[in-house]
Amino acid sequence: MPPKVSEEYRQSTRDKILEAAESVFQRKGYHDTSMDNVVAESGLSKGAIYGYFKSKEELFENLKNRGFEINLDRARAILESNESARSKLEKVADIYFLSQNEVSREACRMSLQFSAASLQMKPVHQHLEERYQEIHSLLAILLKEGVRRGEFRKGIDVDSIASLLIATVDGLTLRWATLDAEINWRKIKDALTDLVFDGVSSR
Amino acid sequence: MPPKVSEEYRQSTRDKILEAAESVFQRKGYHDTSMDNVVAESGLSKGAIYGYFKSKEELFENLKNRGFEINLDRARAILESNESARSKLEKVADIYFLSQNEVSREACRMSLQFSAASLQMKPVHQHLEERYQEIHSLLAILLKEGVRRGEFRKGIDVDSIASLLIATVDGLTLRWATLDAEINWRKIKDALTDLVFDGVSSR
Amino acid sequence: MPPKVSEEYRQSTRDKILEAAESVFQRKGYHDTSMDNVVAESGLSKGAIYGYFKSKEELFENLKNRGFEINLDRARAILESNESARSKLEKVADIYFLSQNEVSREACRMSLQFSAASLQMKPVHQHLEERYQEIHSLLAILLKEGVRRGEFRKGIDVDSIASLLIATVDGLTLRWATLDAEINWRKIKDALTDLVFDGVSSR
Amino acid sequence: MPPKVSEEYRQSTRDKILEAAESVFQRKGYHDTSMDNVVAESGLSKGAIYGYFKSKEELFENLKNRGFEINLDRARAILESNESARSKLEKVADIYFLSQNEVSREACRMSLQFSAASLQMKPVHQHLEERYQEIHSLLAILLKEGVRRGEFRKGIDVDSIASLLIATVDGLTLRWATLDAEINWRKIKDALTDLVFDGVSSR
DNA sequence: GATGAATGAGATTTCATTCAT
DNA sequence: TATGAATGAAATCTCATTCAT
Repeated sequence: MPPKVSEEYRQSTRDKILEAAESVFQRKGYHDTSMDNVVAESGLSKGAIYGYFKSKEELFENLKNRGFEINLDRARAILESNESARSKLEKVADIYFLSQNEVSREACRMSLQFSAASLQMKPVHQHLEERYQEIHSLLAILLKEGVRRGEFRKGIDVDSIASLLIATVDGLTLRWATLDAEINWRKIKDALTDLVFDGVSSR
Repeated sequence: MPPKVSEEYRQSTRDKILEAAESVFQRKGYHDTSMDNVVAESGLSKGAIYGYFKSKEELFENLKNRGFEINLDRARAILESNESARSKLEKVADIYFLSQNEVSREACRMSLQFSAASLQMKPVHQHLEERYQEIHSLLAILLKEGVRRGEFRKGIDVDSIASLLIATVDGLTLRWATLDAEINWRKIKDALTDLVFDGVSSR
Repeated sequence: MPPKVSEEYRQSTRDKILEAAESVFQRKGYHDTSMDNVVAESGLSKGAIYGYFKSKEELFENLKNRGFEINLDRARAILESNESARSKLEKVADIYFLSQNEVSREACRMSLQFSAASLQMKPVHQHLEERYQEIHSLLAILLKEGVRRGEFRKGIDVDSIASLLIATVDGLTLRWATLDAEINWRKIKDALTDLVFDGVSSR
Repeated sequence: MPPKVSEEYRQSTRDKILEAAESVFQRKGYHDTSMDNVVAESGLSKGAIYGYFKSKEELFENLKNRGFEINLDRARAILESNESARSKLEKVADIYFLSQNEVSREACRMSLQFSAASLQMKPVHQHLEERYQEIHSLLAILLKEGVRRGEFRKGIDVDSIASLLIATVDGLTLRWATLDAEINWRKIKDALTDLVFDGVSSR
């Protein structure tokens, strides 16, 4: 007879561990973080943590990639709305750049951790791959719609542009994670939409 | 077997170590590579390697970031040439995307290693920072020149666009390093130049 | 097997390690003793030992210098007693030479280890220095008292004699530690007191 | 046909190595000195050094114990002279304390190195043992002579006193080697002779 | 002989994981 | 179930010694 409250309690302990882990992994990186660090940060015991996650790797895999993780549900909602393709694209950009907690450097560091880890950790790799495909197809649909509606030029390479847009965001994440400079997200978003819609060429 | 021409010989041994190290670091990542791995790959002894590099970290720092490391000298030469800004920008893009060994996945993995390591290793961080600044200023100069000549629109945010272009390339590197897909560099380069010059909007 | 009374248990494990360490350090010396030796002697694991002492050096520093370590408390008690200076001095000598475990060769070896190590290890050096000062001042007080009471000659150089007495004991320790001969501590103590009180000269 | 000058040359090279070795061993201790250190200090090559001494240990064993190493020849000469026992004893003490280069701290450090090493290195042990016996018998002879002549008291324990005198000098060496204080050798020698001849007791 | 690059056994230390209590 | 002491494989690095040139 498993206790009633147990489930709820387990969930909250699990969350506590994940939060602690995320915090140290961000600060010190996956490899330079020891389970003792996680223990210290969480305030729990070693045995407790191993009761929830059977290895350091599994603990890591269960962290959320909050880096530039777009809220896909919101993005899909926008896609299905009744606006111009341009407006939709801008709104999706808004979600990326400005929503959530305004993109913390720590979250971006976590993204970088995931990318680096993905080379050795299958499940992380797969998660990244799936994420990528979803966002790519979403953007491709949006771009195609714009072309069909006559908002966007006929000649554009929709798939490549989707790839490029994702790459740009990933690159900004990387920069924000690793380098010293501050990023003015609003300004960079404006520059990006301006560039994407109209290019640099004078007519 | 110490040879007559000491200096030359040492350099070649040093290079052998660096090559071996690069190869394993790319394959397994910095942390999952042990010095024994480097020893095995290089065919030398542990002592020999420590005779050239006083720690695993120092060995790593001495590897070249060949990822998307633009050949800055060639880029500067283009900048000083007598062509249109558009043509110059395209040529710089060519250097990035198509030159060298056509951008190997391994080289991109190394770039990712450097980015991840930069969070904990000062000298790597600094190297990245410097690289970034150089490329950024180079691109900014090129864009400004285009605006002055009337080739590019007056309203563009030169600094932000330079940042975005770098981010795009970094993001492609990251994707190439981590994910499964192949990248058609020529196609993606064409899509990028098309996008950058003319945007997606129909007139 | 962590027990209920954690503190007590930890202390006993700690002591077990210290005993094992002392035993091998005495036998083989600090440098010729490897942590594996300590591991083997203690019956514990490597990790366990490092859980108690964070380095070989720290482990060494925590060993007690039982060599000729006078029991200062007992010596002070004697100093405050109500006897002749001569009697006090003899009793202090008794503590040195005859008390404790009758001065084991091993303990003297440990003393030598400490002296040798003190050249490179600050904390050991400092411990030695402090010990020396305490004993020196104790002896100087005793000698001065003897002079004041008229038991000892007025002309004696109290500080130098204190230094000489300590040196004699240290030298005996050294000899006992390094050379083959047995030492008859009672005989040597008698000779020392005889010498110190009356000198060799015939009247 | 071995070259003529060779022998002389070999000797001077050998001396250069020994000097260099002594210098670093004094500074850093036997164990913390690497052969590379000796190489650097001597200005010779590794191969050269191994050409003269077949191991680090052998090199060490060939160093001279200049610590408090009495000049036995001079001591013996004094013994055979035609003076009072007291005068002879004082002169022997002079040799110990005041001759040579006034007893350098470095030489005493070397003595300590030898004592510590003697626990593990047979030849060093044996050398120390022999030295000890020689000095001991020399002092015993001197003391006995004093007794026979009526200069010294009949009841004294000659052997023990010889041991004590050596111990005192060894202890001073140890102290000078390890601790911070300066030693006024003349003063300490005066105190020692005063103590030894007349003791502390007032009549 | 002289050189110093190379060797490789062995030292110290770390840390993910287990398991007796 | 929770604890945290204990484990021990594996990592990094050192350094006395050798030996091809």
